[in-house]
Amino acid sequence: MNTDNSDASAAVDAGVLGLPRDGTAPAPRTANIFDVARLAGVSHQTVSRVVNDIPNVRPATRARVEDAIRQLRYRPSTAARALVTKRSRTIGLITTGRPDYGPSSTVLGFSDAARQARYTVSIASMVEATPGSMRSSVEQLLGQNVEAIVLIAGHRGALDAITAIELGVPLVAVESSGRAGFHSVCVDQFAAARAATDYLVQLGHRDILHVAGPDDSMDAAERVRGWRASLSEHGLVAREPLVSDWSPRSGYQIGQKLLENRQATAVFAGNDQVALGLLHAFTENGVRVPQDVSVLGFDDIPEAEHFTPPLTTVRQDFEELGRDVMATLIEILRDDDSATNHVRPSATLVVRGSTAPPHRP
Amino acid sequence: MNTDNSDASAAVDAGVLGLPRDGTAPAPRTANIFDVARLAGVSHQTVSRVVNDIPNVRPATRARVEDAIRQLRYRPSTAARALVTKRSRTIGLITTGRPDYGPSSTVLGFSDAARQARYTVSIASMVEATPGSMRSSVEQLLGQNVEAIVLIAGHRGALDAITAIELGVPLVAVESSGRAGFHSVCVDQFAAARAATDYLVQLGHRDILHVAGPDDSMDAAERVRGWRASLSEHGLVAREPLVSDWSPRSGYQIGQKLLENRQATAVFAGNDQVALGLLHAFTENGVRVPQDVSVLGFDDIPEAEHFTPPLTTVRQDFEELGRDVMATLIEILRDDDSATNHVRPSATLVVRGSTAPPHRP
DNA sequence: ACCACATGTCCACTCTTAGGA
DNA sequence: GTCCTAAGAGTGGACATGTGG
Repeated sequence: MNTDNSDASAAVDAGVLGLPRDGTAPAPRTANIFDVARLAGVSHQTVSRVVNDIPNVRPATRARVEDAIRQLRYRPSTAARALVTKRSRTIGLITTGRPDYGPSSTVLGFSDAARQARYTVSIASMVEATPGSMRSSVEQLLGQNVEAIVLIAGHRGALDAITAIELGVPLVAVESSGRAGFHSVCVDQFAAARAATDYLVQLGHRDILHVAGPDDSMDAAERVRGWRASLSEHGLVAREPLVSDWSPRSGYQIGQKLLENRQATAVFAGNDQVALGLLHAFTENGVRVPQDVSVLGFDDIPEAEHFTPPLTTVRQDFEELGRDVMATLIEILRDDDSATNHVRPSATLVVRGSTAPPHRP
Repeated sequence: MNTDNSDASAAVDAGVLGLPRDGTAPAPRTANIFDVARLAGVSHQTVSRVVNDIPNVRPATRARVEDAIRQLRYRPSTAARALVTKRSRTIGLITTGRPDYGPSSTVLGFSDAARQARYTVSIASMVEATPGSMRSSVEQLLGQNVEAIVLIAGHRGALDAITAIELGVPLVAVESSGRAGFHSVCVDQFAAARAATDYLVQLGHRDILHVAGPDDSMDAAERVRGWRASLSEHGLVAREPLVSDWSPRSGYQIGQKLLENRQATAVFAGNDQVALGLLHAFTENGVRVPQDVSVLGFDDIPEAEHFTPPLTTVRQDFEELGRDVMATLIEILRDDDSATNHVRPSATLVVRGSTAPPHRP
């Protein structure tokens, strides 16, 4: 043990470091790099080397330093480090809207991946994405010296608001509009919607309605495109899609309207919640699913499997999407490429009991 | 305008501040407090006063400084400020488990309130709360000098893991165990479960089953207590509760088991997802809800209103809970009281179609 | 003594330079 | 060349302590 040694130099350095020489107890502060250096009997530079895994430190010295670190419970100050290196190892995450299953899962996947990459995630959530709230959130994040900003936002308003702001750091948006000027990651909504519609056509349906998401949703627009593409490929006509707000309630209301004028044999709902509302309206009024009408959803929320009847839907792997955002970000931070669009093909159709061949009267 | 004045002093000070005197363009760095001071023709101290809203600054001077701030797009460095003040204005948020509606909404309410209070939120999410992952998350947050840690975790394991760690900062847990030693905020699960059960008894039910959440869930335990309390108050016997994992799937499986041995006239499910699984199992097998059996849920997720039949359930205001966490935190950070338990009474029964008086055969 | 400012020290770290063993 | 010490500049602020009116 070299405790004597360290203690001796500690006594010598006390004055040098500005600690009181008299008998008053020093204020209980957390250890800094100099304290560790003193205890280990090395210079603060060597401690820095050990902490930052820089070579040219003898194993024995390294061990002594690590020991001192443990004894003093030393933890490098991220503030000081960020101040001098200009890198915070922090990423700003902005979410808008209410916490639906999809975005929440994406956040989970992302923040987990960020933690594994030793990045810190700073969140700024808002229900309404006004230009004002977006700007204040961005300001707050930039004030933290975030190295990048991730936006998880389904609607165009949020994207417009943030692209109007000069960020100075890379932006990665989880969105499917295909707009240029920033990095984006998404699941291929178009292909998934087309495949889902193809499936209904294959079952024999010829009149397939679509209940879309809100007008400002980019995913909704892509799903409409996919639905139209499938229909026109098969020579079928697309009736004007009905517009929901993604909620079960609006699905229910639209379902009630559909009952007045029944022609379609299948309804492709923009998401599972809307599908649930449709099921409610239909079963409540004696319209049997799938015998009288097929219903198809989108997302595969955990509840979908237990709807009455269990819902045929399109599954997206949201957590993987979140992890993919982090992977993209690591690449970007390594060498800032020009904007890239990562379109992931990871949606799959899950067939359950809400779809069947149309009943021929 | 005093632009000339400022420009003049800027030219003079350039060398003093270490900027290159020759023709080379200075590296494009973000403005600091000295740049602002130079442009405004004041000392950095005055800028600091303006930024921090400290009095003793003439309105004219203040205006000049604010102008310079705008021109240079100056934003105080949180890192530097944190370094000297030892306060980061950052709160660490730990979530465990998958993103259910409840916790996600609580996070939303919390982070929104934090933003309004000008606090930054740093998240660390994990699916599995092992002692190891909890420790690494805590370490990461403490490394950021968070001023407090908020834990949103339903199960005891997460609470055990974090209480085993010496944090050095206040901990606020969203949990209902009533354990001491830290601050906690929760909705009164016991009272809500008792009231829900009371309602079933009032409808005339005498044999009321309970499908509980997992054993390590503290909310689940409280709900079981409330259910038992109501039954014993009314002189009814409580059969051993069945245990779910909160998922629709386990609700479905338990529902199938219940079909084998039908005695109860009502089932109080631990949450809405489990209730959905029960509904699925029952309707699939021709057991009508609520004619043959009543089903009651907990949480009031947005989907519950559109289940078949619409679910009677207990609504919790999760967002308000999150805001309450932040309010508690502000108090704690002002003057660190001893541990407090805030039990909020904000759950309400929402009666829909899944409950009815028992059918007398 | 008060106002309106300026000056200088310190925070905890990284990185650089110079040099010794 | 390797492993380290010693000393100091620089990072962007806050705070205590000036100073002149």
